[in-house]
Amino acid sequence: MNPQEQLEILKRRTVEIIPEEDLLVKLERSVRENKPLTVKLGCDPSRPDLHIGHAVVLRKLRDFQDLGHQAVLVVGDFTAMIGDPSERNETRPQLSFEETRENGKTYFEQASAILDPKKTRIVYNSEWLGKMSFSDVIRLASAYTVARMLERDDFEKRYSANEPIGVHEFLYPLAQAMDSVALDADIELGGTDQKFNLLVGRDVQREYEQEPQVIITLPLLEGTDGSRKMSKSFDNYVGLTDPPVEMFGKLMSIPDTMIVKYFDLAAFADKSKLEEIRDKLADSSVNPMELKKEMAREVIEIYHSKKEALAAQTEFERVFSKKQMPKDIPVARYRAGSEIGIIDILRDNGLVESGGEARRLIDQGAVTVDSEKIENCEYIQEISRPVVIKVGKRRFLKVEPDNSK
RNA sequence: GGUGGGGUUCCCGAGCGGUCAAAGGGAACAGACUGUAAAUCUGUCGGCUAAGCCUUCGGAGGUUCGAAUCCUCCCCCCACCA
Repeated sequence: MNPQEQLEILKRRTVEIIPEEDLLVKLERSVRENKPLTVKLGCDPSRPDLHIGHAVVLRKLRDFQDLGHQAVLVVGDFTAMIGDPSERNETRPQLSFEETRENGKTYFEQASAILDPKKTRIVYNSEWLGKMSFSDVIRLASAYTVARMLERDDFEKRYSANEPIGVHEFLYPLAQAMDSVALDADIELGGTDQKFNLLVGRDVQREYEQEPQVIITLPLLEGTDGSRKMSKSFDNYVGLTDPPVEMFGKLMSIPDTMIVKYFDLAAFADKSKLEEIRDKLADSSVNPMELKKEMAREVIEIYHSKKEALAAQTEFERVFSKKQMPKDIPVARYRAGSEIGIIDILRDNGLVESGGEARRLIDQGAVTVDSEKIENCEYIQEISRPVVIKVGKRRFLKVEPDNSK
């Protein structure tokens, strides 16, 4: 494909390409010399759980693969093995060598839902970072100044808010930049929050007399709360490996204002489709719920199948619209004829975290046994026939008598 | 090295001898309503065998009838000065 056409595809769904002219230059040279570009994406092996927010950048990497370029996943095992010496930051646990390989593999498997695994190269940055001597590190560190480091948005914020910044944190962007040097990367991808780190890569490559990489930033997808960026620690994520029914529910819980964005960044709808959705949202006769269901189906189809997407919708409608029982509910067995307090049943089976929570929920009228509301915390359930206990709208448990106990 | 300001419940943040399991906001959960696990409104939001009791306000001691609040030592963070 000619360079200009490639550029058009690559520009889609990006926030910035810096510098765009250089990308065209690189593409032209690639075509002329019949040599694929090296496209780099870093991944954090301490958090191998990918969600649909990660899919945005993976999808862009896939675009490169489809155009014949070389995708490289860089597993940041080096820093993960060192951990964060400050001990305060629990998000960077110290990993063993085996764990980093294991997580790297998991990462790769999950990413394969989007990437072409056969065309993906996977490398570990301890390979070159681990060989650097202290004087190498000093040379690298001298490529940058503190003032420039403080330009990074979060450093700047923390600095002016009198929050601590460890010196080693300044080394992370430099280490990431070193990855680009080691790979002689042509292009590096990342979310908009990575812009600073990606730019450091350009400067450091120049320092090591390489042609600077072009950086491409991609939009961040807000989580299901619609405001904060999707992240496991905010519990607002849709995991790439979540089962279809769970995906459907989570996708339905996004605020209506996020519908178009999810069609774009989660379902990867094309431009004409997005226009259509915008029109429908403006039309008061269209229920946004229906659009959301369509979006949810399309997202699930990417990671599962059309059939499973439809089944997930049916299940969702059964439980939430028609308020019927879900298909699969966990079962707890108790000895036939025994009598168990409701609070014990809820707690024993993990429907609540404490007796106090159970009492509160009962007081709020959130607990039912076979659709009968439980009013009394001292309620005793006689185990004589199967019953279904429900807490709120989403927690179910079937209690059955067990004659063998 | 010196001086000053800080470390509070999941997060942010008030409290500064009893009325404090600790204001307010966020998150979360529940209820109502609805067009949906949207929005909005209301409620709940440390644990217990729930009357009452137990654990919690950086850590360890101490003063006091009584401490998140006062004192001592220690750990950690920030600023300014050097």
